[in-house]
Amino acid sequence: MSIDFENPTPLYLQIASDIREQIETNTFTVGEKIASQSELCQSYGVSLMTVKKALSELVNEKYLYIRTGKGTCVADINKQSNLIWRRIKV
Amino acid sequence: MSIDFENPTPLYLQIASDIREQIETNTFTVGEKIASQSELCQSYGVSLMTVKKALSELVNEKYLYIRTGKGTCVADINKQSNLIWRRIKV
Amino acid sequence: MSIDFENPTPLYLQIASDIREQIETNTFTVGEKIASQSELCQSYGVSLMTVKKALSELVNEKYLYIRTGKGTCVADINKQSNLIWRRIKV
Amino acid sequence: MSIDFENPTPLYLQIASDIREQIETNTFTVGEKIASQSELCQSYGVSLMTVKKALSELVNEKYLYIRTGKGTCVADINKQSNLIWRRIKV
DNA sequence: GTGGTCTAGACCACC
DNA sequence: GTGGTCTAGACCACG
Repeated sequence: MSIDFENPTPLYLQIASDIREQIETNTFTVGEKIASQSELCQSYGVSLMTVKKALSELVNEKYLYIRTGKGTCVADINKQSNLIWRRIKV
Repeated sequence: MSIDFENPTPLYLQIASDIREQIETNTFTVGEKIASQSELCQSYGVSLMTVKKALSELVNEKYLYIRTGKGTCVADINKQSNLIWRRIKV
Repeated sequence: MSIDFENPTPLYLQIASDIREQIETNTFTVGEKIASQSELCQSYGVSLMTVKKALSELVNEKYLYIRTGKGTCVADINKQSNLIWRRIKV
Repeated sequence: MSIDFENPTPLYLQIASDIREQIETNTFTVGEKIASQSELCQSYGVSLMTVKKALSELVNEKYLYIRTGKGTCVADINKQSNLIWRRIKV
């Protein structure tokens, strides 16, 4: 749960990695709602747009899904064609 | 080359559609450099972030490719696996 | 800057009247930005929806115009120009 | 607020000296935001790279600190706290 | 001078 | 109260 402001890697990618790692190490259960975007702003100390860009990455990678007005939840990676997605994308 | 500010469709999607249409109707040639992001801001009357979001859509759809520091160019749609991309994405 | 919760008149109309009166008595100058919607919620002690309905009234009456992402401004009642950029939806 | 193009001293050092002097003579208050990089380009009549090198000097000397997306501010020389959020790269 | 990242807000749509 | 769109800037990295 930490990012390095002196690291030249964009903050949004650091945040995405941080959350991705938490998901992969099963810190969350599938379907669990993670912190809201404004809470993430505060805990990481960045602006809302930066958080949104980070979450957008993880939604593209199928780690998360967002339901407008309700929150952001952890997806079931095993049930997704995540590998195909990444092969095409990368 | 026009968007409707009263249309509830997000501006960035209207702009993406507008540029996509210009590409599909062969207004541009493959590899041609389109207007810079700041020029697009002015011609559409929106902010930079909105233009970036619109271009990002078209890059994902393989209509455009961006070379940092150089500009944004029209991709060759026929040489891409564009249909596969869209089937998975949609 | 006051509304009466015991008055049977809907709160949103009371708020609209209150703001309209401030405009007509020239408390604001033309083009001046008024308080944000969330600030109005707090100062009137009502919900966001109520504030939006009140502002919607004044936009329809051409007392105010809203620019997405920028704020809500006082219109020039005498010059009914086309300053409404986006239809408000309550 | 003046540099001498005929002086053999590099322009970026002249500009750094000029700004440093303004800070030391308390033309600015601690925490005050100075002119943006593009404004400095115009007022000194030099390129962006030159301004960045000048600011980089002053950041290293702890006269200034830069906050990405916000601006460049005057540091408190007496309190060498850890306010540099991102390493500057020229 | 391009595109890339980031800020600190605003208003909008939905639950 | 959530997430979604948008603004008007800032500085950063690259060519």
